[in-house]
Amino acid sequence: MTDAKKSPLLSFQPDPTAASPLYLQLALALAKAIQEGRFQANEALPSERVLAEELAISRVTARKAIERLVEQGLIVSKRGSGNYIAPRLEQPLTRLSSFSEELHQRGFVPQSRWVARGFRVPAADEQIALEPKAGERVARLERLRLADGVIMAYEVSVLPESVLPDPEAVSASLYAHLALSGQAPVRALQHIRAINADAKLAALLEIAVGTAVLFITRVGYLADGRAVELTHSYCRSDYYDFVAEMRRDPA
Amino acid sequence: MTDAKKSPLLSFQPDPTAASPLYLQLALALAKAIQEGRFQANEALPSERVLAEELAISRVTARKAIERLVEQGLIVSKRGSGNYIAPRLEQPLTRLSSFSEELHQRGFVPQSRWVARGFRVPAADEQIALEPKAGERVARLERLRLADGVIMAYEVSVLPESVLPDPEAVSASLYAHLALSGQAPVRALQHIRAINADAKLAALLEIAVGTAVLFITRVGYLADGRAVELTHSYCRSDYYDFVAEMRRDPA
DNA sequence: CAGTGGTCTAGACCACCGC
DNA sequence: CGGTGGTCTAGACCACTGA
Repeated sequence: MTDAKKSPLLSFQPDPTAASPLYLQLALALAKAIQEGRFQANEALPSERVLAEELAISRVTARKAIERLVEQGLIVSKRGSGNYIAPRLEQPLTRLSSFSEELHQRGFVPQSRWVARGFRVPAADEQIALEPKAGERVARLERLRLADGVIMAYEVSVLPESVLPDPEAVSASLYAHLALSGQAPVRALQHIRAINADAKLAALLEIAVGTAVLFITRVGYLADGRAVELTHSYCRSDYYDFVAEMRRDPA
Repeated sequence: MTDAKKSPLLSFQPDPTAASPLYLQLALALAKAIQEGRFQANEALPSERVLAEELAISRVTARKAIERLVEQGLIVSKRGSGNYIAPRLEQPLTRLSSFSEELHQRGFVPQSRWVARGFRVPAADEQIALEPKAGERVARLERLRLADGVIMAYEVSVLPESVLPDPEAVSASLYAHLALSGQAPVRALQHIRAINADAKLAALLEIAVGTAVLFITRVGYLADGRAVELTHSYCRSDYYDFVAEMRRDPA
């Protein structure tokens, strides 16, 4: 052999037979290595050409993996210089994730307390958002959301009957349930406002009447653009803290 | 000539000498055509191979333009079938944009009323967020934000002196001013909470004490990961409505 | 000036869709 | 079965960075 394999950092072996594309395999392997702290912050990655040669893949493919991580903010590209591990910043919780997933990731124990669920005729705003078929009913889920036993939010979710034919089957996570039938939203638009809790809401959240509460309206969309979910959340702001990451459109 | 140029929809001519890359030129041209409604919703675009041949560019380049628009939600790709114009949904105002830009896009006239500006020694949270050089002061901007003459928010922005050496030079838009020196944030993390207005805030915003107000803390980052801006916004929620778009991480 | 990332090309194979 | 998007390759040129 000409020289020892000196791949110092990546135990990654491309597997062309695997189900997932090469660039995803590589992106995942790199992300894992970064998350595990196997690179120093601000350290330069092996150059794209080196990476490609060591892994016996084309540079285009290596680049595509890196591009992905740049988008995710794990890597910063510096033209003419190199690709660098991005300095750590707060975990971007931006990605669309459900209440349960989110809290779980932060180490809390999520819990739901059902207030009501069933079907009903869609209200005006639900008609507009969800565009159900004529005469179709909507499933309605009302829940209190707890973290480590503390009430954090009151949520009302509304979905077309065709999307959620059996509301009683939903356990902890609505998104997990929807994923079973391949109907979990991949994108959501959220409108966020602040409101004063009225008597009913205050009682549900166990706070004083008039307390400022985050009021979030979310419409969830499938990849093909259909709206599948309209959710109103009322969040106790003393515990809950909505985090959004935004990027500037380079155009 | 073999057959008439039947490029039916795109008046786009690739210009290899232009400053911007081909795929961006194409993405922009396509986006414009879509925005102008020159394609029907759910209509299929010309196939990638056709597009490439008609425009005399490689398929990879055409793909890259389309990929961009898919990310932006303008196009939906269906494997084995075609690329389709995405059904319209609300304009994603998600992209990082300044207060002035945002309102301007929505047709309002933005306006600022200065409350105070100058330098001072950074407070503890400002130290943590901005990591200024030892002993460096920070510029502090306090403004009331108006839209069509109505007070919408009270904002306090803090930036390292090295980033904003002359606070008095900022006119309407802080981001526009920062862009002049190439220091406008490309990414920001925002924490959003709801609070009850205290006496001072109520007076500034001209609302009743105790009214629920959106309290947004934003840290703006440059491409290289340095934090350049810490802004606290207090927004009247009866007028202001924060919109966030989220995507599910496919991984 | 050597090395880097950014762009672009021509050509290939695959899995999938719809006729 | 032909056409489509999804992936991958090898090779090329450019503008930029940094010593």
